[in-house]
Amino acid sequence: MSVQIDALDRKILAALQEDASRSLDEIARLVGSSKTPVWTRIRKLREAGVIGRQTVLLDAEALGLEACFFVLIRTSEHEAGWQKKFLAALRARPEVLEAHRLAGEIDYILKVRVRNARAYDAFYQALISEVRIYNVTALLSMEEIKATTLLPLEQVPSGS
Amino acid sequence: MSVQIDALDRKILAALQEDASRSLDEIARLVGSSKTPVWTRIRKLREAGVIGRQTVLLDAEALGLEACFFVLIRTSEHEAGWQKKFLAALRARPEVLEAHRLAGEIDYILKVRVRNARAYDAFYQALISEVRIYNVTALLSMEEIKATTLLPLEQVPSGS
DNA sequence: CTTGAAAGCGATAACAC
DNA sequence: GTGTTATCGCTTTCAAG
Repeated sequence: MSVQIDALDRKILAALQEDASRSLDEIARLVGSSKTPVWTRIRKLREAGVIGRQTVLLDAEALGLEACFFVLIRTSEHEAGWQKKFLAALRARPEVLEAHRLAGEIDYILKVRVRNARAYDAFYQALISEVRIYNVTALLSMEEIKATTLLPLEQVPSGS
Repeated sequence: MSVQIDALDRKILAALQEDASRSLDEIARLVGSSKTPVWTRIRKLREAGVIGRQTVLLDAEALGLEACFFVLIRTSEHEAGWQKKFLAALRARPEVLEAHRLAGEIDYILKVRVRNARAYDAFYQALISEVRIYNVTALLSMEEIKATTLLPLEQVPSGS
């Protein structure tokens, strides 16, 4: 089960995910509280794992990682050994930014960031040489309309 | 292309995206330099937009946002007016974490985070009542195998 | 590039409400 | 539990060697 999150926690989380460089004082002011209680709550949320990694979002395009693919994968193999190997391969490859196991006829979806189409092909060839895959469809992104890490906290149920 | 990124910049970016709460001193030590040059470079990278938002990653499951859908969208409409309205609708909805316009027969892909299947349906109904959509396939994630915001900086070209 | 220094902040404790 | 105040040492930021 989750953790008890009340309205104040939610405000703190919202302030933090919007800008994690804010000082304790600023967050306290924003949420209408003061330093100590805010600090205690942040510590608890961190310990509970609700607050995870603190990071900086980089501009992939500016860094020359100009191609983004969504990869739909079907497999005929469903034994534990194959799956374990497949997951390990995905986790080991840094160009795989997301990987999900799906319900339905498509088994997996990946999001892959690379320099260009050639780099994607190199990734693809390497992957299929490591594990057997039945069917792959690559969807090339033409335009990133939206990309956010901000969770919709308004929709989070309040802990009793 | 945008900015000159050298090996030192890349190390700094790697250190920062891995843990943005690190102090300047620590980063300087990690990358084998000292405070001021590191600080100057970070400032420039920020101004150039290479370094963007500083944030904290929250655990969606722990917050009760337990369902994640990838939504494949086909449309028959391609005029500017329709597209503008569609993009505005996506940007306005906080449960849409990602949206891409694609090449190929599928026109758009969305990543949507909600509490449960019912909340997804509410989102879906609201969306199709706002803009006309030809065909929608929702892929439900059963397991998040990997989800990272860390870009593969090893693969970033130097200079240029 | 390095030193250094002023201002600010994080992390906690003591105490009152 | 929350708010106030005060503390110490570290950090950011920037000027000048």
